[in-house]
Amino acid sequence: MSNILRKQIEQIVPLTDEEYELVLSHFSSIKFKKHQNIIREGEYVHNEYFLLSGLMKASHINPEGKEHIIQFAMQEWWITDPKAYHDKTPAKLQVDCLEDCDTLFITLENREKLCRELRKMEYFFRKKTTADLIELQHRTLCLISGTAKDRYENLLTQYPGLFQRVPKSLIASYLGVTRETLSRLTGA
Amino acid sequence: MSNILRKQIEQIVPLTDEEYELVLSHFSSIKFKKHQNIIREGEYVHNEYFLLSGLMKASHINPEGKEHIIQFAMQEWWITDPKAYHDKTPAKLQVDCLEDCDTLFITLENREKLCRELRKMEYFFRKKTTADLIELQHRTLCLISGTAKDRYENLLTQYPGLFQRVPKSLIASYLGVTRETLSRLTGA
DNA sequence: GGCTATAAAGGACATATATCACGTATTTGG
DNA sequence: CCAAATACGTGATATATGTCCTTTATAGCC
Repeated sequence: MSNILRKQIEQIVPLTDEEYELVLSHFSSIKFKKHQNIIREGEYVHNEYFLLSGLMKASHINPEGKEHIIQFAMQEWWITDPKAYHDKTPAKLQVDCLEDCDTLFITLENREKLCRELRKMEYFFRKKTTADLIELQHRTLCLISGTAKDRYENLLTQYPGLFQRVPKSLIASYLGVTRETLSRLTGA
Repeated sequence: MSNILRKQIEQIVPLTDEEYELVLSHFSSIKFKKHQNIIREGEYVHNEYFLLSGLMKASHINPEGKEHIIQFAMQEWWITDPKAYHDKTPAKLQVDCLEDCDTLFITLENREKLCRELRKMEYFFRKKTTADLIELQHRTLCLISGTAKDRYENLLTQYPGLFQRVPKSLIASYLGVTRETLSRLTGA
């Protein structure tokens, strides 16, 4: 059952069964294994993924080889390299599975086609992107204004489940601090 | 002439004269003076502003009274407290003029009405928001991965004009460092 | 079941950045 | 044009965080 997607869309706009069928016909489904790489730096990005289950991360590896996590995605979340996907440029991010994942994915072409064919979906994507922007702006504010501890507590309240599922080193990478610093924050 | 707005829209979608008239009819215009406050923390936010000229900042004042700048806006840019505007919640940010400003503004109601009446504008706002999200994600990456100097140089290349127009203390606030630290970065 | 890779904690030290203080230039507003 | 406010740089510290290293625990794999 991929009703998770329908549920998310209907939080923004109601759909008839026929409309939802049309939506679904623009997606394909694919499963991935833990540790599997989905998007590789330098390659073109054809799909955006909607997670039915599992956990992924999107990250950037800097020239010194250090990984910085831009985003986690769990059930109901979307993930891709947005710049590469929307602008058709080579990926600067990579996306990997932290657990076995069950996903739906949509190409940019199908996404645009769906928006043209079903206005409700253009509305949905507009609203969803706006909500994403607002949330990312909040994270930006935490990054420029808060101490590492603030950011940790912010993440803790926003995604409490995450801490049981991913190693602390990845949490640290998301917060923009080292593993050791995070370890001292949580202990003290 | 407020053709700046038309030019921005037409970078994404072409408009007929009649369509542009319809767009403009949903906006009003207003001028502000330097130092004038546009959005105050705690109050409701009715408008999003499009700058025809001038310079504004959107910032957050934390409990200790320190200001952190989320966004600058110059000609062709849009500015508001997005969360407060879209969710109709009290503002957590404030917006102020750093120079005399000439603006067009649109209420949320008119924005939604315009999207319903003119599909091209729903398309425009969807694309614009996506582009904003991509850019903010890039800034986020700089914040978690880069040193203060990296962020400074990034801002310098992205908005070279800014440095002649705003005091260094505000640049520092945008970068998430103190005035003194920025001063040492640029000197050394 | 045992081996290996990964995860986590913490000590010792290095570095980046913040804080506080001061002097001087520059801008602003009447 | 003058007085006051603001902007800018810089020194002396304090603090937060990074880096490197060792130890122990845990999880995954053949």
